[in-house]
Amino acid sequence: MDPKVKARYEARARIIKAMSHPTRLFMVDELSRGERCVCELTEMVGDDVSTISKHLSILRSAGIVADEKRGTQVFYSLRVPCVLNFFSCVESVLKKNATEQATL
Amino acid sequence: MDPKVKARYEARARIIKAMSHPTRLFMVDELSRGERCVCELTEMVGDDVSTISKHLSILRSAGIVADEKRGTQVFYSLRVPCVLNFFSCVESVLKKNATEQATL
DNA sequence: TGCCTATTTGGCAAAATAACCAAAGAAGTA
DNA sequence: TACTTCTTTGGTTATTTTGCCAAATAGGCA
Repeated sequence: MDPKVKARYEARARIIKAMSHPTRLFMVDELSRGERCVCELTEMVGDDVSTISKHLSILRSAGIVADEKRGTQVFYSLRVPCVLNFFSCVESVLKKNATEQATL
Repeated sequence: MDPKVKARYEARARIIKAMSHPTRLFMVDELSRGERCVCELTEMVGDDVSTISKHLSILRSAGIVADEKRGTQVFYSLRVPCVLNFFSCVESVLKKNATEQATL
């Protein structure tokens, strides 16, 4: 594959990869309902704060979420709402897979 | 996170993860223009056939592509075209990131 | 059957991820 | 300044992912 083309797909894959973890997917979903601080997300997910912080850092690096510090808290928000469109497609894949499974 | 909810996000993440590799992303894009056999995709990507085959197997397991054997060749096709919607969103993220970068 | 082409599978080593703990930073308050 | 809370960073280990080679499998044809 041409290096230029390859770089293009690598850049794209990086964005999608940022979404490809259950916890990060959950957080994106949650942020679709409004900004949340790290402590809130940590509470909801139930993992160590450092783990949550690293996941958020991955989403931020990809440009999917934005962070804003207010006092001692950091609030994250969805920077690119279109990623929510992923969900409906993913659901349809899961549904189709389930249907296929049922007809075997 | 509740186990049931967690399982839900894991299932979703599995689908997205299947898309989160440059080669697989390229192949999905290529398949949007019609079915392709493994040999064609291998030729386009330039990796070892076994590597391509494994990538395709990941996409198939996720339910994103379908395979059909005809003679000695195996043709892959897009089973769920909605994944193509990912591209436009990803492009907008990249564009937004680039814009942000420029204004620093 | 034997041979050729196309594809998948097994196995391995390197690289990337993930999750935790501990420690460091940053901001507010006494 | 000292203390507390919230968050990020560093470091470690376990797990997963990648990509190649070699070998196995499958189909078509002489």
